[in-house]
Amino acid sequence: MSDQAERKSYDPKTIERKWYDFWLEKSLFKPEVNPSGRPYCIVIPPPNVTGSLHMGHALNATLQDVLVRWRRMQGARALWLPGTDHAGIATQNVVERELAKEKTDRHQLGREEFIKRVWKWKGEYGGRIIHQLKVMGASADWSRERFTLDDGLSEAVRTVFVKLYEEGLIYRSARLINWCPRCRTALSDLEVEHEEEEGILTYIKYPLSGGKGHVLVATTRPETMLGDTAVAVNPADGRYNELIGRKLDLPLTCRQIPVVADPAVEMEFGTGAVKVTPAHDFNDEEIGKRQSPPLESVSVIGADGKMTAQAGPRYAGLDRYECRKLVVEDLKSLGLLEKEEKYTHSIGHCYRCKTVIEPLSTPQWYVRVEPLAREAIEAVRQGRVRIIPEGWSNSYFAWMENIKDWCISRQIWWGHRIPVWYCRQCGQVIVARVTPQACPRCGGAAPEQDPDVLDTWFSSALWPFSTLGWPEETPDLKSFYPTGTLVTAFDILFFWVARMIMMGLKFMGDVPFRDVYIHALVRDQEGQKMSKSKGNVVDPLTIVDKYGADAFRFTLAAFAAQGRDIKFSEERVKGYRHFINKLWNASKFISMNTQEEAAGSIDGVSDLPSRWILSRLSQAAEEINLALEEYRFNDASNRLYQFLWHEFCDWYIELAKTGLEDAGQAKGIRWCLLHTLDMVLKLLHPFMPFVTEELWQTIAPAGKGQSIMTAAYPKDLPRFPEAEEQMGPVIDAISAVRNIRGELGIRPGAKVNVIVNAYSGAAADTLKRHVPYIKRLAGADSIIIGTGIEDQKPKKAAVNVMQGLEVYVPVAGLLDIETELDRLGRELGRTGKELDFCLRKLMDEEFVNKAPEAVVAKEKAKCRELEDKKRNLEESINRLKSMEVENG
RNA sequence: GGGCGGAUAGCUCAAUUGGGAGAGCGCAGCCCUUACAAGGCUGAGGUCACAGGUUCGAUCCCUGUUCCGCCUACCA
Repeated sequence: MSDQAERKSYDPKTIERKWYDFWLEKSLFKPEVNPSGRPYCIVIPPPNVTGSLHMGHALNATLQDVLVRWRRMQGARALWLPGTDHAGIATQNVVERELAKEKTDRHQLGREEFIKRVWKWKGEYGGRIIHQLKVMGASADWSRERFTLDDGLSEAVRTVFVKLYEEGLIYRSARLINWCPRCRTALSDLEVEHEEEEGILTYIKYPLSGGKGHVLVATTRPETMLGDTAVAVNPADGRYNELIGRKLDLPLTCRQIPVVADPAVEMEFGTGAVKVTPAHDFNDEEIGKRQSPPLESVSVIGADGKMTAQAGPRYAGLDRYECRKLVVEDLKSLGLLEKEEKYTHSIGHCYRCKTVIEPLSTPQWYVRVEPLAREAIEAVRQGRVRIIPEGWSNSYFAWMENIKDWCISRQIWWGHRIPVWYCRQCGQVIVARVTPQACPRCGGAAPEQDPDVLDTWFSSALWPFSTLGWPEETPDLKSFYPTGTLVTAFDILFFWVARMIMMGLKFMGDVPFRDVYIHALVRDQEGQKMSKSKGNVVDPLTIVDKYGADAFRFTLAAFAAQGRDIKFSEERVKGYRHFINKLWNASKFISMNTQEEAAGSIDGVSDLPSRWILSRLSQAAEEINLALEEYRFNDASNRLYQFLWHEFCDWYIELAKTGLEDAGQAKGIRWCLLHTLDMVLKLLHPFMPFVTEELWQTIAPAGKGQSIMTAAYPKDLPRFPEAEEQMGPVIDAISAVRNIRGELGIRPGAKVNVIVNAYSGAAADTLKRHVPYIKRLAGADSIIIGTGIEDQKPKKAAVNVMQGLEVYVPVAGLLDIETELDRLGRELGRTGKELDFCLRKLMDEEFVNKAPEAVVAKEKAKCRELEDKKRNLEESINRLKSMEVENG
């Protein structure tokens, strides 16, 4: 029928590219394939243009694709909206590094040329991650791809900035901010990573002016002492009471500084006296402000991380760390160094380049987020946005309730330029969406634009509506906002998710998405975070290359249990590739056996196994749909695995081989094989799009549409409870014989005779009607079936007791009595133990009185069963023993 | 310092509202049975981290302890 039949096994490379191109060509990723469906939208968390696909992206993209393919198949007008983020600092860094190689820098190039250069870079390399997402099978609508610096999105940014400014929610202020001396820009609080590091606590003597004695202070940053403007003590601290108001000689300078009181000083820490450097420490800035008059601020470290002129001629121009050494040496030689202690404390680093942050005082733009946060908290409280797993809402609330103003200006060139201009003549500040040609106040020409750009996250915060066309009232915006699900990792919950909720509520009047699904972080096999520096990074594309995108995707989905990190293991991918191979071969078998038999319907199905598998399929489909509904990706994939392999392949296909020999049933069975495969492929498709398309195209009944992508996702399939019930004894009988064979080591080729004593007439009837199946699957020659036929138990027989039946296998000649006695003995031991436990429970009056009736009844039934089983086993053992004696 | 999560088979992990724990891989035995050795059949393997408490009954609920992650915080 197809070339598939000739291919021995599944080879992803030959099919993946082909089908992706096919989907693109047919425009199947567009929501318009279901024009009348209910809208469902996912906006991608835009990866950095500089980025290349890592495990986190792979997981993130897989889950989004599973959702969007599933919804699309359900008939939704599903849109997965892709795009990238201009990643201001990161991208600028990349291009600056290139320039450095060319022995030049951005300042020599000039702003305009530099920006051109970055665009050029973006054009050449920026699309890499998009390409990689395609390799993963992402069914995003690329015709709608967006970039945060697109015209439309820039328009959104300006609109938002101006509106917030006009409402007083954006303001400019000069105060301490986190400064990265390497990136030469301000950072928001979130962009600072704190890490515990071992440092040194240096104790320095500050002599009292014009008198004897000194105050001892401790610091981890001795170089900042050059900018000290006070020493603070707790007003309640008896040791220092008298000193408050006195002056100290600040060593290494010719300045005098006062001793001041501030309640924030911990008496227990260090010496209880703290040096105060308002220009370089957030706490100290606060202390300085609380004094009246406020303390002076002396900046001794510059934007480049080097000491300024104010540090004094000896230190000016030195790097802050060189200066630290020199200051310590100088203090030592002056005898003002008391001691140095090892000290572990947490230090802030730039999240982009890991350089130690320096708090510096510079004018920056801020968003006053508290009013925005209030509504965003409400939205989650009321469930208008659901965070899944729910546990993360606690973190969300904690952060939002203590939120601080957001520093949004960055001193770099690559990004959205702040829409603020300053008149060179009158100093008027102009905040506008459109570049002003003249000063509206004095008419002065060409006001100068603020040199800074906005934090990249400022534009990302608008992503769910700016990508849909806002501020234009586009049809997309109308249909797809609010979007359905946001899929992301927790590490950008604050950076991005919270801010989108705030901005969405503010500018769209509604939440940006209904559900936020927070997935795990992908770690290495030892549970370590993957990082380049640790060298434990697993490249997703290498995995795709080795095992195929389908196996990789399925692995990620199967790993994606809620609330737990993923320890990635290549072994698992291998396992799931075997799974796909199983599917491949099952399909091959079915196509070989069904030929042109596409026609037919469920009405032609009369045999029990077919009705059974259809019912099982129905149940699996329901569970899979429910799991996806609740974002339990691992449950959905495990269920698929279980059904396809252990129910469909292990049982149904094996049973069908016998069924097909019966001409009266063959047609129905062929239909059922094809139909079930068709359904399984559809159920699997969101997880493994490529191989399912390949198989569906070659095997599924013709004329059912152009692609599995747009086929209906299985749902509400018929159930046959009686078929499931009747299959029980058949499966049990086969298993019972197999168990005996396996345990006694009867060779697979050797046929056995089987006697089945069923406990009910119905079971016996069913079994009688399925003798050929049992013969084949159990490797039996002859079968005797009946009820109450214990007396037919042969002398030399192996016995197996199941729930509704018992099985005897005469093994004269085959049987080693010792082996069988051993097996029965072990079985008896297990049964006895279980029975004891059960009986003890039932003898406990309190249990019988207090436990629910159903539980007690269940326990009683179990007891009876176990008693039967035990008696049976004992009989068998006794008989074998007597035989042993006879023989012996 | 505060908060969150985890500890279950040799390994990686499940268990939807408390009634004696499952899967995959690995392991052992037997098989090239004509879709599949990337396979089939069978089997072994667990004091559900530790100690208390609630309950007729606890892997599950409560308290405490230990060990590991992570988030967060202005102790110089």
